Amino acid sequence: MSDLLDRLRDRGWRLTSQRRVVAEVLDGDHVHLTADEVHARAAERLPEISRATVYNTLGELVTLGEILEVATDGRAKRYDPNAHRPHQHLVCFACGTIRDVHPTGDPLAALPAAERFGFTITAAEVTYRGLCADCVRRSG
Amino acid sequence: MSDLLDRLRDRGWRLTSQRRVVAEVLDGDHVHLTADEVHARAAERLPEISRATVYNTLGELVTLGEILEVATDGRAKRYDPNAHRPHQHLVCFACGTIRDVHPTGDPLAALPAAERFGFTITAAEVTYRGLCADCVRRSG
DNA sequence: TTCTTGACTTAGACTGTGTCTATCTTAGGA
DNA sequence: TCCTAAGATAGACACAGTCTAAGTCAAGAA
Repeated sequence: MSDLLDRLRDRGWRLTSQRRVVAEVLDGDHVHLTADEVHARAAERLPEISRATVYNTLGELVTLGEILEVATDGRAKRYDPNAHRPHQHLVCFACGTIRDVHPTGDPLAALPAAERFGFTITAAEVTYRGLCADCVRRSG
Repeated sequence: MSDLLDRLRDRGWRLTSQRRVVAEVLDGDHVHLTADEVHARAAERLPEISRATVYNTLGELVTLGEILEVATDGRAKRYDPNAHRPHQHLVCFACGTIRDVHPTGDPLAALPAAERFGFTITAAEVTYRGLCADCVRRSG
């Protein structure tokens, strides 16, 4: 993840210990943490870090395109460090687990011009929903 | 919309004036109101209706499959009375306008078995995002 | 028609998530 | 090393939604 820190420094990001631990917490490609989870993990290394700083830093990383904001339910947003490879999400109804998935084709192509109502469309997000194997087993 | 009220009565729904006005507010196929907007419109006809009742009633209608809950951003959920015709949503980045759209094909078919990770998948929601014609004009 | 009862409604407290403000601290250039 | 604007902090605030305890009423029974 030092390449993330390098990229940020190259863009003139002032590197503080708080920003460093937030970036480190988001290291790895298969986590989808809430802001509070990021805060809790960051606080293990830097106990005095504040919630506001975590929110600010996450917001900046989203603006810079280094992480994605994912709102799969009405609850807390989740932050996805896998921003450089296009993907969609698969969410378990029961336990809320999120997996990155890679459908074939471009979902945008499925929307005919007549269904675009003059919009300039730039993104198509797909959320697949179901029960994960563990929750199927558990529920019978 | 009296067919909605009929369907609800058939399912043993106790019909109160509060539930009636909430159902009436949701009449029509192209509204996507927040709970607070539903409450405001319901209160025009029944000023003493409480927020809790609106939330309860919306939740019941969702459970019964009569309306859909739509969470297109991290903000308030919206309620979509167009639950009986499958469709997806097109959302304007700038003004938040939501339109129902009908893409071709089944988005579920685009997800290969190898990308399903043992999930029993039952739904695929697609959110198209872009700028509506009005906001394109305004911004540039 | 009136009575009865449990389902429904209410006000308002409470929770979780996120934002804002005023003040203090500090990274990094001079 | 010093300066200063960018960043961090605590805590108040805002919004969306849930919960609780007490009061009300729709609809079946008599």
